[in-house]
Amino acid sequence: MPELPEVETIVNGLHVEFKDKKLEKIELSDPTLLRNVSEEELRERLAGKRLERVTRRGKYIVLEFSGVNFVAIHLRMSGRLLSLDPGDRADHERISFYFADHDRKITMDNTRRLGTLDLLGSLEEEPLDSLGLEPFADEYNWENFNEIFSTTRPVKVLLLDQDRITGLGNIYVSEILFRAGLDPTTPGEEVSQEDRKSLFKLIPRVLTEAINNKGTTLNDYQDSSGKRGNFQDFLRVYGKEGDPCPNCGSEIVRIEQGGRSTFLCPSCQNWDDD
DNA sequence: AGGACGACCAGGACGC
DNA sequence: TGCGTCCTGGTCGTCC
Repeated sequence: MPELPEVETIVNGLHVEFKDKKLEKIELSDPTLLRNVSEEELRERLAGKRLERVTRRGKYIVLEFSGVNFVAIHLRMSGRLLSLDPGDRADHERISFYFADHDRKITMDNTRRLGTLDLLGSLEEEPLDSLGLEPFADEYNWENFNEIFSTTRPVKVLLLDQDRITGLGNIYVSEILFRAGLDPTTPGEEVSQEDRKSLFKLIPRVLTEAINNKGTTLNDYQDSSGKRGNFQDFLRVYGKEGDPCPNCGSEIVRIEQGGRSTFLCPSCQNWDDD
């Protein structure tokens, strides 16, 4: 389940390793991942191009090739973008980029084949253009953050809305709201200034914590195909229905919002069954 | 505009 | 043991 922290880790690693490498060939194992571009056009436009940067926008990984070609990859709920030996093959390989001057390839390994690839001519095109506030960008300031609450929808739902703030997934939103001591069902516009301020601080903090944990997880994963690392310790409420709250010992509850699970402590988060 | 819902996909956790 | 069924994640499309 790559959310922003995993995407960030992937992007940093690939950028360092593949910056300025020249594309030699593309191996497309699963053309269904292409969304806005045909296989033919993808090959044509990227032929011989140099990978100038690997960046991130929300949960999208962006491979910036020379000639203003942006490959935006979304992994959805599984998999990663790996650096592999060209002779290796991932279990669920969907596309690989081989480089002329480098004996490694970038491989999209996407177990549940829900991931997508778009080819863009700028970062101001869909699906990137409509994405909301980036938690680690300069634009992440109090004034902009305060605006995302202008809705009657529950705060849980608005934090998941990538067009308001981008990068948070179902797991982190439960964890963040728990840490903020905030009732997930509160309508956005009714969230107090105080609670908004604590969310403003908590979001980057929790994501950073997760990036640090995920870094470990990722290394473990690549080395040994083991799993999880510190991730389990990081979770306080997510997936813990019926367990005691780590703060107060009350039973953790699972509710449904917008068809997805929310986990919360009724006591710490001042939640009533309404 | 926003909600409800289904679709996509695979695999892990269930029940029998 | 094995097989069927349910559930999970993020996003998009559709219908109301």
